[in-house]
Amino acid sequence: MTIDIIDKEARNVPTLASIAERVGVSVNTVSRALRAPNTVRVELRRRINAAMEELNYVPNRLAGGLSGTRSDIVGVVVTSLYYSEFASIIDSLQSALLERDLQVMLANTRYNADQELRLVRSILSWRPAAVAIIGVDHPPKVVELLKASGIPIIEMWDTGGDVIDTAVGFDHTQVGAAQADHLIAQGYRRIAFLGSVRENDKRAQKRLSGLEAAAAAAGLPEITKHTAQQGGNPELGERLATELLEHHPEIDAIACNSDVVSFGVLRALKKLGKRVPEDIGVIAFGDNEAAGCVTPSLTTIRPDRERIGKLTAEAIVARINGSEPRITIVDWQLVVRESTQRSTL
Amino acid sequence: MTIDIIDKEARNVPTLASIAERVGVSVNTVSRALRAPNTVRVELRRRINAAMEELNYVPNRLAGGLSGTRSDIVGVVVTSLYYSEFASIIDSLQSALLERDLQVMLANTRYNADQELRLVRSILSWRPAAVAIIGVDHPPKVVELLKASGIPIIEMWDTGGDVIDTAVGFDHTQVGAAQADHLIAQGYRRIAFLGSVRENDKRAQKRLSGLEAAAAAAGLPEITKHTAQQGGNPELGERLATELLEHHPEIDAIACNSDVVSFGVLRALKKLGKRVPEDIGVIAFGDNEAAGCVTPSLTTIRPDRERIGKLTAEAIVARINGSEPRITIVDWQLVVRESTQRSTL
DNA sequence: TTGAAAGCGATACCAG
DNA sequence: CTGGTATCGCTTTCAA
Repeated sequence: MTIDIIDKEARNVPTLASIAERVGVSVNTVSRALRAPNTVRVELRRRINAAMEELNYVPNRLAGGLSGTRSDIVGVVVTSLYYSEFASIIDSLQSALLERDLQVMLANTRYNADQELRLVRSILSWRPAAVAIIGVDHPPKVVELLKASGIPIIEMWDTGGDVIDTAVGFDHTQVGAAQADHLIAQGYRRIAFLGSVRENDKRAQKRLSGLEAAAAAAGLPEITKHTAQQGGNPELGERLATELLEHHPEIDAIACNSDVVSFGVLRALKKLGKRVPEDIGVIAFGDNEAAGCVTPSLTTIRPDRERIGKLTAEAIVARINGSEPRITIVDWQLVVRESTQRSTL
Repeated sequence: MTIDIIDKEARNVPTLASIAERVGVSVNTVSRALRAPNTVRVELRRRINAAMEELNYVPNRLAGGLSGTRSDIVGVVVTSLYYSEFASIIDSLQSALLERDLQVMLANTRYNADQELRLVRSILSWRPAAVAIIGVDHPPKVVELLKASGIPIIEMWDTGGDVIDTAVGFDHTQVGAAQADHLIAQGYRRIAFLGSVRENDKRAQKRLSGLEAAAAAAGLPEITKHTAQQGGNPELGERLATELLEHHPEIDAIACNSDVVSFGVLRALKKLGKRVPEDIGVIAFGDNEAAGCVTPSLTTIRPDRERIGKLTAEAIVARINGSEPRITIVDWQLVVRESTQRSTL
C-alpha cells in the first residue's frame, strides 16, 4: 500500500483516485462529476472541480476509451501533406470535428502503398470512432482491415470507384474531361498532358484518362504525355515543358496535373519565347493560392477542399449516429483565367 | 457532446484472448509472440501469426498504453494548416516519427488562445510520449499544463523567448531585421510593413519588431504599418497595398509577412503602374513554392521547414531517451530574386 | 445522491 | 518456454 502511494507520487500524474482521495469521495463520484455533473451535489461538485484545477488533473483517455463505450479519435489518412494539397481538407475537417470533441489522429502515406497498410493498421489499433482516408483505391488488405474494423469509413477526395462505406468527393475523370473540353472550346487541338503522376496517385491517373477520352471523343489526335514519378513542383514543370516542346513543337496546349507544376511550365514557355495563351494554352488542377497571381494568370480546376473537409466531418458524425452510408459529390469549378483565354483576342 | 460507437457486442473485434483461445495457448504467450517473438517456440509462433492474420487482429493500443509504460503518441499542436505554412513541418515530422513507430495526434489552434488550452488538454489526455507545439508564447495555463505533464515538450518554429523544455526553430526578430537590412542595402529608404498579423501570431509580431528596430538603427524614418487580423491571402495583399499607397505615396519598399500576401501586393503595384523593383521593392517571408514563378519573382526569407520537422523528431526521440533539453537553431536563408534587385540596374 | 465491484485488453512480474 | 495474476485508470451496472 505504502509502495503504491510512493509510486503515484513519483510519477506525479493525478488520477481520478487522487482527486477522490483528496476530496474524500469515491472514484466514481468524481467520474460522474465530470461526465454527468447534474448527478452530483452542487457543493460537492465544486470541491471536486477545485481539486482537479489545483492538481492540474487531465483525464486519461486511454483508460476511458478502454473501459467506456466511446472512443473519440478519428483516424485521418492522407497521401500527402506537401503544397497544401490536403492540408486545407484536414484543416476544415479537424475544426469541424473539434466541435464534436473528436480528436484527429493523422497519418501520411506519401503515396506509398506499403506505408498505407502499416499506417491504417496503426490507426485502427487506437480503436478510432471512424476513419477518414484519401481516395477510393486501396490495397486489398487495407480494404479488408477497414471493413473488418466495423467502424464508419469515409473515403475523401475521390468518388470514382468502389466505395467501402461512405465517400465525400468527386469523380476525377470528369475533371480531366472538363480540361479537355475547355481547351477544345478555346480552339486548341494538339493537347499534351504533363506533370507528376505517381504510381499510387490514382486520382491523377483518372484525370489523365478523362482527358484522353474527351480528346478522343472530339476527334483530336492522341494526347502526348510527359510525366514523372517524383512529386510536383515548379522545377519539374519547367523541365518537363522544355523537354516536351523540344520533341513535340506542334503542341498548342498543355494540361497539367497540378498548379504548382504549371507555374514552372509557364516559366519554361516564357523562356522558349512562346506566348501564352496565343501560341500555347495552359490549364491545370488544384487552384493554388498563387494561380491568380502568376503571369499570365492560370486557368485551373478548383476543388472545394474546405467543403470536402466539412462534409466529411458531418458524414462521420452521421454515420457514428447510425445513419446510412452514402456518397456525397462535392462540386468543383472551372476557373478560367488568362492562360487559356484565346477566344477573346 | 459524446458519441457512442457502433455496438461493441455486435462486432466481434478480435482480442489477444480470441487469438489465444483459437490457438490454445495463454493470452500471455500471444502477447509475447508479438513483442518478443524469440521467446516463443517457432512453430507456436507460426500458428499464432496465422490466427492473427486470419482474424484480422489489430492490437488495442488503448489497452497497451494503459498497461505499459509508454503510449507511442506524439501530440502535435500547430496554429494553422492553411497555405502549407506548417504542413511541410508536419510532413517531415510525422515521417521521421514513423520510423520510430510514433503516431501523430494533430491539433490546430487556428491562432486561438482558448482553443490552444482546450486542445493541449485534450492531447495530454491521451498520455502522449511527447508534445511538439508551434511557438514559445503560450497562455500561462497552457505552459503550466505542459510542464505538469512531465513529458518532453518541443517548441517548434520560434526560439525567441522562454522555452519550456526544448526548442527547434529560429529567432523571428532576426528575420525582420534581415528584411530591413536587405532593403536598405538595395537603397530603399521609406519602408512599409504590410500583412496579416493576428493577435496570437507572436512570430509575425516579432518579425515586425525586428524590422522596425533595424530600420531605426539605420536612421530611417518610422516604418509605416498596414496590417489586418484576418488570415493572409493575395486578395488581402492587394487591398492593403492599394490602401497603403493611396495614403503613403512616398513608400519605396514593402516588407510582407508572407509570400502569399505579397503575391497580391505585386498585383496591386502592377495595376497602380508602379514598377518593381525600380519604384518599389518587395520582400516577403515564407518562400512559397510559387515565389520564384510570379513576375517579378519574389525576394523572400526561406525557413527550412523540412529540417525543423526532422530535427524536432530527433529532439523528441532524444528527450524520450533521457538526453538533456536544448535549443536548436535552424538557419533560414535570404533568397534574393527580382523584386528587390535594384542594385544591378 | 453516492459507493462497491466488475470489467475493458494488454503488459509485466513471477512461478512452474 | 509458458501460464497465472495483479495492475493500469476509468466507466458502468447495481445496490444502498
